[in-house]
Amino acid sequence: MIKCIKCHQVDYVQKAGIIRGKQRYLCKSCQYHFTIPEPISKSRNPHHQVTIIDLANELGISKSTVSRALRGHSDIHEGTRQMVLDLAKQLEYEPNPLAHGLLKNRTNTIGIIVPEFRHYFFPAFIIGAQSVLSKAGYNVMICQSDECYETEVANVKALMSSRVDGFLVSVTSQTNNFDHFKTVMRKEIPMVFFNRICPELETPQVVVDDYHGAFMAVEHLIEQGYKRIAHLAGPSSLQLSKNRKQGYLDAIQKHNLTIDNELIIDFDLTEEKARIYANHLLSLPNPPDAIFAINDPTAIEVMILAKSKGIKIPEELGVVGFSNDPVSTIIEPQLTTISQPIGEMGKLSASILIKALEEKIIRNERHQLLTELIVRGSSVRE
Amino acid sequence: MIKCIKCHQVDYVQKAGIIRGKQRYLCKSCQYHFTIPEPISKSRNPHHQVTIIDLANELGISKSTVSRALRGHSDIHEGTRQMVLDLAKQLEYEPNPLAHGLLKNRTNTIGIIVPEFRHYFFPAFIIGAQSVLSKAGYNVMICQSDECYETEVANVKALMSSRVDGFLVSVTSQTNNFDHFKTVMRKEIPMVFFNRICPELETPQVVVDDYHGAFMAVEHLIEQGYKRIAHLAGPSSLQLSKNRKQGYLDAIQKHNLTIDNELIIDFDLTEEKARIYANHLLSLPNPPDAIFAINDPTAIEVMILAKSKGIKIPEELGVVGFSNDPVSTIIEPQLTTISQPIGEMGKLSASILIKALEEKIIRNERHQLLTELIVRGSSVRE
DNA sequence: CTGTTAGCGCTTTCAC
DNA sequence: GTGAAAGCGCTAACAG
Repeated sequence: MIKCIKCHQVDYVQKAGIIRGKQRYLCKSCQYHFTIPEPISKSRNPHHQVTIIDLANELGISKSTVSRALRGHSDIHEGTRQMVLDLAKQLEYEPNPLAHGLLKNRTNTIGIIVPEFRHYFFPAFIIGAQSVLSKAGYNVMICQSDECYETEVANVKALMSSRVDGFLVSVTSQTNNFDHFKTVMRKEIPMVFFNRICPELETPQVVVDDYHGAFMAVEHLIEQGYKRIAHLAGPSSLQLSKNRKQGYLDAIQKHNLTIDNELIIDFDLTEEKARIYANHLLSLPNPPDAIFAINDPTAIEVMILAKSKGIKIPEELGVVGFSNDPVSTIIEPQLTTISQPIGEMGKLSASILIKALEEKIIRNERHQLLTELIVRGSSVRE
Repeated sequence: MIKCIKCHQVDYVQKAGIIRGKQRYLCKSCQYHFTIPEPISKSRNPHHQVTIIDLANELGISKSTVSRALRGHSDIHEGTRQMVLDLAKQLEYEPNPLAHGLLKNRTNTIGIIVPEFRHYFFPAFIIGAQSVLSKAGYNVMICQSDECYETEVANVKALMSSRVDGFLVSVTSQTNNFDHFKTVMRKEIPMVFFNRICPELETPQVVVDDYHGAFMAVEHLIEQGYKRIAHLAGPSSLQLSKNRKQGYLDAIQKHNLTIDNELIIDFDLTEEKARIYANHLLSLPNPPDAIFAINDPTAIEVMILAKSKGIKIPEELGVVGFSNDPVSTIIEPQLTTISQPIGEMGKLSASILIKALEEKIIRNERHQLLTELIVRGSSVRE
């Protein structure tokens, strides 16, 4: 009763075991093994996703034709195309990205590695990046390195084994070794570094003018009459720390104040250390009358600590942060800070990555966006 | 010169076009089309990821044996296994998750849909969930609905077409129609709702005892001597809003205070509306002497507004929030709030989802975690 | 214990 | 304009 689906003969077909739950047949005439294709209307398995084969069977055409119709290929009969498109809509056909990805060796997924996303900066960046990426049809996988080098290495490995098409990365404050990123580059998978970049890697970079931002911040403090300005700086492994520190140093020198190395402290950007070193500075025999902190969370720690010690802000201590985190308007007095266009950084980084992905050419452009001084109560006396 | 890789004859092989950049051959004897398998050492294409076929060719064994060795299958010769494992490590073999996913119809990816991740709650939840998920080998895709119903529907669609294996969802404040989630349930893809659940859907839920938390908060205000307590409530579409409001109402009634509907305002949880309604409450001819806000961001808005109007906290206005957002310790006075075990919620939700995925049985358990009253300066007079 | 083969869903020659 | 068939990398059923 069974007809061979290849040679269409009836008398030579015999059962040949079960495969994937379906009866398998062997045509003794043409030696062809096959199973009976099931019409889509009959398969009531809720897990069964409609495939182009279902559409093809239903319409009695080949899957290649269905594929062509769906992909908007040119040489296909207009009627056929409509027929396929209609049925696809009716059966809620969704192309299987895994099959497509396997064939094209792409996942349409971008990996993002950030040190954390508890604070304002990285979530805001991710929101910006995601808006551009999802518009371009990319999915996003986010990993946190928790400021831990080993975790960062593990994140790269995990995202590589998920076969992401590209990376957006901001490194940990500990990252001194870049071998894990070099592996990625060797496989020619595009990476865009933002905020915390790898100066020694030849990749596109998206940063702000950290030097100038810091310079403005410190100059502002000097103009307000502060004379002994400390700097809670980031680790020297980060380019951003170096740039901001240089801005700090140059502003001090420009205004003929003396640089006191006792007032410059590098730390690992954890809140715990921020607290410890803020305390150290404020307990100095000759304490600073202002502190420029590398970022807003640090500045907030400074303010909380100063308040707990009864030090008046801004009268006895001026404070300036960096990033314009929304908390800076919640604390009292409000925090003077350097704003950076975070959402823009995200969007720009994403666009650069997409371009690299599409053109298959990676240019090592360095993009530097502008910062702005936002003066609030924490640094203005009277 | 070319030997047929099927029948191993030499004299019948002829060229038969180019396929995927490789010379294709046809054996006229056995009618077999083939290309010459390339030894891995020769393919210096950096994009070429090592496959089990490369390993098999290199070792002169079949790819099934390689697969078995890699997967730790039992019936395989120990020497063979070692040989494969060694080569795999040496060549940095990474299994292709797309191929595996295509075969098993799984992506090992979980979709998370949250209203936003600017504030503390959702990032903290995601961190908890991700820690459990990645330990179990799952990747995570995060979507923000931005409190917008249409975006939420689009997110579900996008994640479905990415073929995620399961969902963790907290709905928008606008979501009244659940058809998009019903589609997911029809395909039997497990979903776990947390925080903002869908009461009408039969899925596992992870929440806190919102009722009791709110009750504690309001009772605390009453004990502090506040008598005219307002409630900035969430939209009634959210179960959580209803529960917290009921806790508020019951606490008021238990202590024989009068319920004034003028003091109960539902809003959509945006900061903008929070500000507007807080202003409305504080401008009332007979204003409240305390406000219980549905969450900390709202309470913060209340405090900022009250301060700008010169209303003293806690003397003239007591404020209590919900969630124990870190900002609640930054604002002055510090905000009394109800803490919830957010990281735990994330971990628990993830575990439930994983269990559903592995056992293929979805139990509609409802998990309720405990809240705790954290008394700070915003509600304690003197 | 190992090899052969089919098939997951899709695109892309090649052939007509 | 359409179909047949190969192949992306992997697993599993079957046959030795």
